[in-house]
Amino acid sequence: MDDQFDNGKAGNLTIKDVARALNVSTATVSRAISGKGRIGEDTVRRVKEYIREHNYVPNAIAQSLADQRTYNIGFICPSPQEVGAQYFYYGCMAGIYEALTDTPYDVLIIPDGDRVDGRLERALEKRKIDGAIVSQALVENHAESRLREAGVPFVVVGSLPDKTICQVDHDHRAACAELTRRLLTGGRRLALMGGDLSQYVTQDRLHGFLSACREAGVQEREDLLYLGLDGSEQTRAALEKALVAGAACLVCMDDRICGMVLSQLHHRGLRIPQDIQVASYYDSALLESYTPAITALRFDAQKLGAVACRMLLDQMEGRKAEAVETVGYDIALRASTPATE
Amino acid sequence: MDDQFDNGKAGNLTIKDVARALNVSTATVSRAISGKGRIGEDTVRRVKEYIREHNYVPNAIAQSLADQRTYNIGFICPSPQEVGAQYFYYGCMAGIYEALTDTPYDVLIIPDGDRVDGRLERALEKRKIDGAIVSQALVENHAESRLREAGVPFVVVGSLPDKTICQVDHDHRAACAELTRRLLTGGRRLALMGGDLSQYVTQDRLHGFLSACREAGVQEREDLLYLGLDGSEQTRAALEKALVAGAACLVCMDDRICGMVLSQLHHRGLRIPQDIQVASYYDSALLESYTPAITALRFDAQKLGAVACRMLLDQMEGRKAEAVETVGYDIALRASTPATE
DNA sequence: CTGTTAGCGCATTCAC
DNA sequence: GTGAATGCGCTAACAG
Repeated sequence: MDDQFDNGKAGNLTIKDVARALNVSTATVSRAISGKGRIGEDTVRRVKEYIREHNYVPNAIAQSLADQRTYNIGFICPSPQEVGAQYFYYGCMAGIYEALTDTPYDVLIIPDGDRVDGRLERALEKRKIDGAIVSQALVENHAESRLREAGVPFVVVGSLPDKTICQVDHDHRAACAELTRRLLTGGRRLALMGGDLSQYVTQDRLHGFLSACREAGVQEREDLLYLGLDGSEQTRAALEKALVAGAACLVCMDDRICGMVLSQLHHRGLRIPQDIQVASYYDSALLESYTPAITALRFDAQKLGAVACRMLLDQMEGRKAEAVETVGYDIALRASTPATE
Repeated sequence: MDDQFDNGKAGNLTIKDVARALNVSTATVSRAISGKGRIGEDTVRRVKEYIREHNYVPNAIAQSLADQRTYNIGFICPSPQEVGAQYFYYGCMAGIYEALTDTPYDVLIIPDGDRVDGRLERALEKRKIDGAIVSQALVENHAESRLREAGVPFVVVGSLPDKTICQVDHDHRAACAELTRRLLTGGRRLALMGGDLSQYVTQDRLHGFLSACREAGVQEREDLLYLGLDGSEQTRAALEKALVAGAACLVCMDDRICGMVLSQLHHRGLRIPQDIQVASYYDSALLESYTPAITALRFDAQKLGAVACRMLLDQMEGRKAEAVETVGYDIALRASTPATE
């Protein structure tokens, strides 16, 4: 009789069934589970035991309705069609889940880009998320303001000028400056091959590069600075000018640019590092296994995701948290830039 | 007075507010929105107009509770720490979202792997998803049985022996056979460098390879078949034996294996394609931009995701659907395997 | 310490 | 064609 509602399939039990079977009220069961409110130890034991044996699982939707939370956090990422750095975002996700272990939260993917209908807006209106992680710091990004308007806590992976917004990032500026400093030894002439200006990180990298140059007493020259390169034709043209200007080492702002540069160099029959050196401000499997391996800055997407998520959880639970966190980097000096002297 | 509940912030309106303002019942509003049940055209117009102007958005959680659906579908993917093919899964996701356009569904990420606590189980128990897409067909995979037990509709990306399970895949067997056939022209001796045996796809690829060999009257030789290679040491050893056995072309089962093979070849000072040819059963940015570019099979992850998602939607809406779908492939013949004769 | 009673916001029988 | 009542499963305020 007690078991008439226990059909063995998990999830078909309701709190009512449990209450009836135990001859207590649903409120008591609820309290036993949550631990909130005063309740007898013995009752708790009985309830918990029954629950375990009959594997009752509280219905998440009903819980959500009652306490107005979904236990979902949104992962706002660029629409995958529009991007090349899949491993970065996937790595971020890995970090998020690492931080979410033993937590009741799940992750809802929210693509945000031009080709996407207002996914974020919809998720916000329908309150499908309790918090969010924005995985890309764009100069033109409305995600942050939308989230702020909606009153949904969030943290950004990347650096924003507005330091009141919760954010995690590597110190790209310092990292790029440091790598640049090393490349500069021996008075080597550097050319910078730059990428997408719609991302803040590009500006940080540029600043890092320039500060190292200034520090070394190297003057900026227009014919050694190429920004906003888009597509292989622009890259080819920039490369040509850089060579004419006598560049001895090509510094690429990210692995995509670097890939294009490498293919152009090969096309021209230039050997690395004998004829020209190459380095990148962003590593990837491609650069690592290229022959010769390309010197690059190594960042840890997973770490970034994990830290961001922890910050978000702190924020959501009302704990105090730092607004800005920084995660370390590594410089991988490889065959494309042999040490001088 | 009518507007006393409209505070301008989206989402704070309930169906009750709308009903009161319009002097109708909540049931009427509900019907006007859903279109279900009989209702006057004029009423519908009035309600819709009010809703639009005051941007009322039905609360998703309450809807879920009432009709027992979450409007979330689960994307079950390998734990990102454990995998190298991020672009594949990210591409899948892109396809899924493509198929989800103008649909009320969102995607919940569910990592499934050794290091992951039972995310899938939890999501199932708590009924956080209405359906699922399993993005990896493993030999040892319990996701399918869990989903089946839970009665949650799902489709698998990949090929499973059990053809009653809804699945989408490329015809890896035919693709590998076709590429192999081409490589075999001129009586070239092939060695197969194989990967992870825990995935069904590896077996399909093997069958494709073998059938092409048989067709060409080439006998299988143990010293030309290397399966389950794990790590660079095993790869090195296999490569050595293959060279001794006189292999003229190394056929790699996926891009990861291929990457290791390439690096070993470089290490040995062997030139491609002059000294030895190389091809891969799975393409990647790495192989495409390698110098020389590596011949490989091209598959379309996004397409796969989109088709899988459409199949899932059909299933969830009770529409009839094929149990097994196949998506086309391309053969990219590149510099690593110049045409013979 | 525990039971009763209301909601949470919406969908859906039923009557009218 | 529309309204009132009821339920989805759970939590929380209020009694006892």
